Amino acid sequence: MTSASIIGFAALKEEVRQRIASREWPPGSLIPNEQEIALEFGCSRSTVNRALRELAESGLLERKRKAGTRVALTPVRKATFSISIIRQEIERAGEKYSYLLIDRQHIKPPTLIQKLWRLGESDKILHVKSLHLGSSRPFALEDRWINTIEVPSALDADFENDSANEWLVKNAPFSHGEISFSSQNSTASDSKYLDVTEGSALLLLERSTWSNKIPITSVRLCYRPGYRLIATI
Amino acid sequence: MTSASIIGFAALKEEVRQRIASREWPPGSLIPNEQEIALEFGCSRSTVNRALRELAESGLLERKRKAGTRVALTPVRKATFSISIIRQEIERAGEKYSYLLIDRQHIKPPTLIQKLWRLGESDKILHVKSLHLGSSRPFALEDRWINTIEVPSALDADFENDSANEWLVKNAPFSHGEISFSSQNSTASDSKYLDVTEGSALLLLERSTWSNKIPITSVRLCYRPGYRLIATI
DNA sequence: TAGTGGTCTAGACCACTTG
DNA sequence: AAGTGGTCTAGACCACTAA
Repeated sequence: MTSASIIGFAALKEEVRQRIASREWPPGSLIPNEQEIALEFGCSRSTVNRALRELAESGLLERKRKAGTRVALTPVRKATFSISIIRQEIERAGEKYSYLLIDRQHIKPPTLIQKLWRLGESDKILHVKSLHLGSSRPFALEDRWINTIEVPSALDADFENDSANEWLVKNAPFSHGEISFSSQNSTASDSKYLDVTEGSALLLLERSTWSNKIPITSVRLCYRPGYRLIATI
Repeated sequence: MTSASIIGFAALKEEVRQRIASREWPPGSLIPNEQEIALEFGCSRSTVNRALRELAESGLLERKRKAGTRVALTPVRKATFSISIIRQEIERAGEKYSYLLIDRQHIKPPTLIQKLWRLGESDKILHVKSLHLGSSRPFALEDRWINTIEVPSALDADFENDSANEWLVKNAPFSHGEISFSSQNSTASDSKYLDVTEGSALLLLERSTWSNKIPITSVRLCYRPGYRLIATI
């Protein structure tokens, strides 16, 4: 056993990752229990627990009480990526952010949203359409519904200068959300705003967010061709 | 102060999320320190630490020693999604998985990969092209390079029955990776295999993985139109 | 029923950062 | 210099589950 005597949970995670990568602990195998690992590395069980727990959360290990800890046989790995305000994303890329409000209406939503959000049949909510630009080039087209039944103060915002994206982040923090990625050929309307050929492949991001189970907003973002979203494993 | 007296780290996380959502702790504000929260909820500082640490990891809080813990002003939220073997993904959707090997060659890679992986100029590696199908309908087109300098045993696999995807998961576990999403119009070749109109918008997923800083494989997956990848916040 | 991980505690020391 | 979070420890009890 090669084992450092002084070790923290982070170093231990790295060591476990290496043992798995080197196949010293091959996929599907049972690894020593927390107590034994703690003994080997001269640290406490809490430290081992944190290291193994985090590796399990990322999908590399599978843990069961009594059965012990196994290297995942067919790992369902988890990848994470950051969602920031679009302005920040553009500015981080070193470009100048600008923003254009295309449309803002207080109207009845499509049936899908009406049912999903359990709105009354005559309830009107806010629909906002806008364009985000980086160095004056179209970056992403935003189409958003805001649940003004739950966030009535959004009706007071005109979204002329600050995007709905930004307003919501600051005024209606959400607790949970769901994002879906897909792709779609650019429609005539998309093409006009994004300044691309009709039919271009666009990356489509649809996001719904809730605050304590109350729906807040649902947004559809069409990114300009060439945009890449990066995630790490 | 409304506070439960018996509480675990998970309940505490939920409580903090609610206080943020309800704007009792608005964006940018300083929240009480760990000791104070522990006192309020009648638990130990360790428990508070775990709750707040995890919320900070997910981007909702910002923590600094001495400065304390703040509700993120412009939260850079983190979303996570699972990456499983394509076979599993198809089977979970209740479809029958099948697989077609299109091409397998031991050749010199493109310059980009040669440099990125620091290969010799005459090094040959493995290139595998294949199609994943769900209930006999094309699901995703896979184009993969495998670093056989580091994983020579891949040369012994013929990938006729088991996909390279699956073989690698079981034989060359990776420790880190990067994924990028983009979209692309279907080429003539893509269209042939995926059975779609040329020019259709395809979701493109490119993934590179490493095992202890050693590049293992780089894959480009083109999903059939209509495919959605879901992530949660 | 016994073994394993999951959580919690009380306390400690340290690292970092702001004033 | 002092206050805060970051980590670690030794120990405890509990929850789950395979045998």
